[in-house]
Amino acid sequence: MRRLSSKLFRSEDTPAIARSLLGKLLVVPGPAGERVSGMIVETEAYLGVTDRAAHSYGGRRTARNEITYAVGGHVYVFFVYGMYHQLNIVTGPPNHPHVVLVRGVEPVEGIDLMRERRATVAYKNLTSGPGKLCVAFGIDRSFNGKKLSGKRIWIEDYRDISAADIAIGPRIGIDYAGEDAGRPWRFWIRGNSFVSRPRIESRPAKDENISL
DNA sequence: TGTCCGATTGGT
DNA sequence: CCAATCGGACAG
Repeated sequence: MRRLSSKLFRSEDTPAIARSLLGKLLVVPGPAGERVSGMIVETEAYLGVTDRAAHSYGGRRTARNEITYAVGGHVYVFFVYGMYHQLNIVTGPPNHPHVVLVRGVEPVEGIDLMRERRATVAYKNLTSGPGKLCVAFGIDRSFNGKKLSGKRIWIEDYRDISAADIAIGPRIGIDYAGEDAGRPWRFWIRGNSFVSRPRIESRPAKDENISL
């Protein structure tokens, strides 16, 4: 298994990075050093200071989102709703606070441990959402600021996903973002059951300026 | 220090 | 549809 080149995360084209992460393998070793992994099936791009849905909108820079201003390849983990963590990958050059949110993963290795961590939920619910997958992988705020080139968390090549199998649509849970709420910056593998909300139909990317 | 609210989830 | 649950952002 080969880790992704850290170069990939330094691109300024965050939607393209979000799309390219589909089919890649997220690896977070368990307590005994064993492999715990899953194939990324759903991502969202957050485009920094101009994106009303982003934590860095308008140049906001706080203790919480400080790491998003670092060079691409770092991990940004934040806590919401009093109980859930969210896993993000920082992208772009320094002072370019774009990120990719990992919203869905298909379990590959360490499934027994994921089951323990997620208690009694059905297999299909193990990792089909940004909060769920953080529980299954044991991701909390101690991961904030870690590098994907380190030992606690990384991403490997795994499967190639053809363009025909990729769906694109507006992001989830950001209705407060005004015009930016409708931007097609959510990407998922069509038909995969670990996508958090498969019901939302995809639409052509042609109406928006994203490279695919 | 006080208030408001969230890039969600699971149960009604 | 709605409660859970608490840290972060920001106003005062």
